[in-house]
Amino acid sequence: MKPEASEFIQAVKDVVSAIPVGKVLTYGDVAALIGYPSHARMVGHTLAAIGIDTGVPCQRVVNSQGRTAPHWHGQSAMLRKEGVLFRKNGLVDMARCRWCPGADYADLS
DNA sequence: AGTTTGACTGGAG
DNA sequence: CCTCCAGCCAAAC
Repeated sequence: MKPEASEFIQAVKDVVSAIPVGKVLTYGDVAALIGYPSHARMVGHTLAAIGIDTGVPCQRVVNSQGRTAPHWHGQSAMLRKEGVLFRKNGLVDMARCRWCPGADYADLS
């Protein structure tokens, strides 16, 4: 097992697990946050390898269009249940639900 | 080691 | 909203 691979997986899990309920992130965002801005595809592949069974809310990760994963059943239903807003076309409302790390405590005022 | 595929992205048609 | 294309990079074949 490559140590670097597990580090990448761990980083993905760490970031995704930190996403609050009702918020989402794009594959590109996750990739950039962990230091690999051009590895968006690997993030998706890694999430598939991790699986939702590991306790990681991978359903909160969608593509840049706000589109849910093409090979997933009930992801959009899950997100909606968690409070994520959806547009009429079935896409996630990125303008409202895109999570910005560090900016979530802006309501502290 | 070369080719194909994909839970990506962004733009063009 | 749809498909197609070019760029991107890792995994699978």
